[in-house]
Amino acid sequence: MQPNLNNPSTSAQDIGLLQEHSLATLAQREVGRRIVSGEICGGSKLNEANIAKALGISRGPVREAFRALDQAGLVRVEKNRGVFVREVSLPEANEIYEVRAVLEGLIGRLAAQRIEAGEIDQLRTIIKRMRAQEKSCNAQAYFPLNVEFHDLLARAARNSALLANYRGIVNQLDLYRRATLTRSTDNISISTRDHEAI
Amino acid sequence: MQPNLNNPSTSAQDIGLLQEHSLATLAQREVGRRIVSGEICGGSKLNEANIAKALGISRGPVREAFRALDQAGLVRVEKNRGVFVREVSLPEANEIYEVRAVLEGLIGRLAAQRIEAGEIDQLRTIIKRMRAQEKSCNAQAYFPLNVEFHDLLARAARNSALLANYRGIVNQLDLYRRATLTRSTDNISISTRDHEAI
DNA sequence: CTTTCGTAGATTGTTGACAATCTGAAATGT
DNA sequence: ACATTTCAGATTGTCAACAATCTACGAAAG
Repeated sequence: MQPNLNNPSTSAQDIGLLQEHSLATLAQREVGRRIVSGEICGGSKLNEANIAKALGISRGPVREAFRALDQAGLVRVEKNRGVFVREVSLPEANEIYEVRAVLEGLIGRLAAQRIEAGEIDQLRTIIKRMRAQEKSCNAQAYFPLNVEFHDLLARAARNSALLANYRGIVNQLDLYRRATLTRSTDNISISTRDHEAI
Repeated sequence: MQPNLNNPSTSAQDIGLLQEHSLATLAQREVGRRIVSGEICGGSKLNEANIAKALGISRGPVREAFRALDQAGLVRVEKNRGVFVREVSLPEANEIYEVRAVLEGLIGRLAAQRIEAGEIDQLRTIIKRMRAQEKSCNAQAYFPLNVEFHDLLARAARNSALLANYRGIVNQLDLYRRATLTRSTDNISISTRDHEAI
């Protein structure tokens, strides 16, 4: 596949990315992003050839990406049938919620001990912006802030295994949220409580 | 690669496995098993061609298996360098222990509510065998029993997301244990305490 | 009209070949 | 003797072709 030599926006930085990451990694990121962001909705069949053509690569790296996404719980691979964006039912979502709860408990406990001053400032900044959106009842803008808040807290726990597991769990939960479109805004008080705890 | 047509033990059931699982899945299981069991020690370089030849398949499925094992945290893939069995340092092991602790806490809580009578019998059987090995100071045989005990408990929690995360964490911890060869036997009391809690 | 069967097209599974990159040792120069 | 360069072999990354399997649609039988 010939790269577009006339488009400067797809040359320099893309070459840098390719030197560092394989096509499989790039495909995994891109497809994973589309799934978590909701661009591709749950249950959709992911066609190898279509995705490969869309990304301008061959099927090999796409298949490798699928294996990683399957292990991450974002898709399910059925032999000789294809790969499908995972659907998270309400019972499954509740199971995942239980796991997230204990992970966030550990995050809160560790972050309270290990968080640094600069990170607390960042949290305060996010809280401030959340309060602003809260007043204008802008749930659309509130949600990413909430995610960023919790991810920052998870990083502050200084435990990479915990962070990796937490992010995986959160991604799977997004899968459920995107399906039901019930972005409940009633967890605002919880976020603020987390903030108090520090 | 020609299959061995004269060996009945490698025909019927293997065909059944292939009809259900792809070569990539089989490769993932086999390599994963060898890593967790300690057959391949931490830091080892995994050569695609060698493994493919050893399993009698081509490099494609092996590469797919590597991607899944990387996502599972059992190997790390370095572009243009190769894949290496992940090494878990003591600080990393402590991080993972922290995560396992809260997961086991949740497992204990849920299992206490949801465990069925038959499973309790199975637990008692394992406990009995553990006590026997404990008396003869046979740590070699005690350890698998301990793993089986906890896995059974994890299944009894009736939470597949929790079970999957727990198993992943345990596999990564085995990576550390195999490296240090410090199979501490002082957690016997802990196991029995878990048993009391039900 | 319904069901079953069969075939053509589409899709996935696997492989071998080729390109790109790395590694390590020999060769060269200081 | 030591550092640098060169280069051949080994290894990984990517691709396109082939084989195996599935899917859907239409024909034939009941």
